[in-house]
Amino acid sequence: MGASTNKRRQKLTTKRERQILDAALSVFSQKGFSQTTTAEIAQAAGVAEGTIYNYYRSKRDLLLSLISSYIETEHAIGLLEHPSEAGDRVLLHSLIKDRINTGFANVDRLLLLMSEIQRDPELRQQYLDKVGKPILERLQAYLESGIERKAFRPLITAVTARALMGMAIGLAILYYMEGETGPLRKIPSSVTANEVHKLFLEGIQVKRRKGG
Amino acid sequence: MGASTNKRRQKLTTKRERQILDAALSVFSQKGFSQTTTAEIAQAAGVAEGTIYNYYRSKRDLLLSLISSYIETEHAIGLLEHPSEAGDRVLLHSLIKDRINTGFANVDRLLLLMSEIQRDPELRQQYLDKVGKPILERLQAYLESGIERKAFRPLITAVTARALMGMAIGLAILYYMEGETGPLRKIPSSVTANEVHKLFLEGIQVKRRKGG
Amino acid sequence: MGASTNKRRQKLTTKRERQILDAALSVFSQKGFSQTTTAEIAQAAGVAEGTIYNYYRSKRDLLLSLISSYIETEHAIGLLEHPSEAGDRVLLHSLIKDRINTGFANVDRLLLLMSEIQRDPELRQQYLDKVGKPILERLQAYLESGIERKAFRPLITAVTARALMGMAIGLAILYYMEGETGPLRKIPSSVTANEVHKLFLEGIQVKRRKGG
Amino acid sequence: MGASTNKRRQKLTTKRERQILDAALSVFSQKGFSQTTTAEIAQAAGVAEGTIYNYYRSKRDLLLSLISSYIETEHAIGLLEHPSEAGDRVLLHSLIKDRINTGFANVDRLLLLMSEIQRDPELRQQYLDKVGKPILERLQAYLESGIERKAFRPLITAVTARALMGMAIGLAILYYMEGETGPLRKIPSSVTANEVHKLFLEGIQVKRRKGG
DNA sequence: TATGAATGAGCATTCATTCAT
DNA sequence: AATGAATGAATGCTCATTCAT
Repeated sequence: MGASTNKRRQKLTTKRERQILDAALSVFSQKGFSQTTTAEIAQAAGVAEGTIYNYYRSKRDLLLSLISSYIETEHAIGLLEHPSEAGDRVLLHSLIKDRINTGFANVDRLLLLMSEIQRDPELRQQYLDKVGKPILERLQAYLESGIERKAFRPLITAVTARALMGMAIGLAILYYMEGETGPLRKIPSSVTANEVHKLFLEGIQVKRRKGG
Repeated sequence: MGASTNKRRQKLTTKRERQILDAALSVFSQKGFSQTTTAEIAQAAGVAEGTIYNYYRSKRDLLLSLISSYIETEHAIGLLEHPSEAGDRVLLHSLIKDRINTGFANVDRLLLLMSEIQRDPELRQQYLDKVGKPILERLQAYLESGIERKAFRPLITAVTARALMGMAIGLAILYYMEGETGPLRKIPSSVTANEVHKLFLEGIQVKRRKGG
Repeated sequence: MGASTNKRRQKLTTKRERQILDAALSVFSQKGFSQTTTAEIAQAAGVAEGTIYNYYRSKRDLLLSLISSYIETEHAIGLLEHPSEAGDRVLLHSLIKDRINTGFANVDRLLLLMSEIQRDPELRQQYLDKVGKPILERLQAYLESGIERKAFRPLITAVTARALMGMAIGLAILYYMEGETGPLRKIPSSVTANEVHKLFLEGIQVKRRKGG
Repeated sequence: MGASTNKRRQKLTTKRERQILDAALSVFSQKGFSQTTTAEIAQAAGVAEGTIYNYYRSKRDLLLSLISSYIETEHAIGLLEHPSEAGDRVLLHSLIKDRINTGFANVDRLLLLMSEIQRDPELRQQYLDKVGKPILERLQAYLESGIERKAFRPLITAVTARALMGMAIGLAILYYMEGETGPLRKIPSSVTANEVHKLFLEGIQVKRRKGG
């Protein structure tokens, strides 16, 4: 058995793995973790039920793999790590756009995560360490530097950073909750991002000249 | 059997009902709906398993009662219905404070709701009709009147209203996720509400005089 | 407390007993023994569930009382005990009429009995001793005397007696099975009895004179 | 996985199916449907409880399969469909023999059917359509043609047909009720069939020449 | 490696019976 | 005597996991 055979096998194995993972995501998202049966996953993946267990130790293991692979934050973190590249407005705009798009596109996984987080503290910690903290810390740092530069007014960065991230999370949830006919589906997400960006920068109030 | 006996019985059953509901909330919040067994609920309530079924038709019925009782929106809606009573700043401040306090206090139920919403479209619709729509519609109307009065700058009210509500939801989720040591637990919620209020009104940006 | 009070009480108690027994018969007949709940019996009887247990030790006890009280064979046995009173034709006709009428009117109880007989050998024996044997033995004796008198042709009385009784039982079952629109409901039961009587006496074949 | 593997599997599953069905019949017959637990069926079949559900959707499904398989009427119907093949005496004799043998051999299933028929109208209709009606209609038609041919005397065929079928049912029930020591067990069933046949054709009465 | 039949622990729900009032 | 809330054992059915082929 030559090296090429091994490689092909490896490839095949990897393919199967993805096949099962994708199927699992699909059904978990639709029905939730506990409501999904391994039989359903197998059918969606087009494999036998037993085959799943050649790749994943348990149904739960499948979920953990899924959630790990979901954690897609590189873009957001990249933006925050290199704030100098662009002006504040551009940076913030990119960040908001990224979070809103990611949120809308992955709301199924977000809800799935939230369901499971309650019954699994380990999962919560894992998610917090890998996603929550990195983004929040960087965002806070960015806000602080903005305050120092007098670009932003003095504010409690811990709250503001969470308000922004929370807004993205909450918008995604409303996006999901209001269903196919909700306003957030009709309005292009770029428009939503623009609006949120402006809101975050300027607030809703009409500005009055101090001297007015 | 006198009337007093009836009354005593009535009282007793009402007490039992609460006892079971409270126990259910407690265990559902800790372990999630599907992971909770009726045996656990019974034990937590200090009654026999069968007793639960004298008060609630099914485990799911228990969940629905729970979520219905969570839906505490009267204050928020009351505020929005009578906007004239106070200036915009006061009104908005009260609303934000109410939503943040409610969210923080009931984040367990919020997460529970979200878990079950995925596998139960009926539940989603119910929540939307009873909570989501009433508040969002009133909030949009309020924003629109503010724009007409030139108090608020022109904005897409559908997005802004959802951004504000989403912020409350997302903040509650972060409040939960970051656990006992998270910043949102250390900062008094009134301070958080103030900060969010200011953010929402004025944004983060330092205002520059147009003529400056 | 005088004797009259006791009597009234006794009467009341007896009345309650019947009330419950009748209700039990009604629901057992409709749904079968195991499918009937004590709650249903209580409701049908217009008493509380607990009250049943003041009169009957258990649900099963209720069934036994019921079946005992069902056993109504006096008329049939009386007929067979005094065969001399009437000619053979009249006697047989009365017997068949009685069995068919009783069977049609009590088919619910008959089926109930059969259901429970399977799982309760004691019940089977009881029914056999109280109903089956007395009638069959007398019927056989009657047939034998008829054979001796040359009124009936020689026949295996054990089989013939069972064929006749079986016919009554089987007709009642078909009466039930074919429901409201079955032919046995449309034809008056006296006509059915006449027909069966004639069949039993003469058979279906056209008689040919031996000398023909 | 070769074709031979599939075949072997197929064979195995068919065997299992029968295994479970036989076990179910055995315990249902002994204890009645509702009194039988799936655990008991599993134990009697020598499989795990869950295995039952790989072959039958529910306990009730098991019952229906059982009763369907009981419905063995092809022979009886075949006889009635081709009445010309033999003389009336031979045909009737075969029919009676078939019904009596089938009844005696399957009395367990017959009683089971009757128990469940009360609480399951669908079952009643199913049995009526598949067994009751086909046989009764054909039997009536046969009797009518016999009357036309002057082979049988004029009679109400609806009643006579039911009397004959009822006799078979009732005899089976008495066969069961009287237990191991009853006369119907001692007399060979062919003798019983002969006797019933003769009874049905000629009645019990001694024929007297009209001119006598 | 893939399969899918077999497994059996686990669970929601029912219901006969008890007993305090 | 009557009540009906409380009880908890009993049961049909599900489903993650195993393992022989």
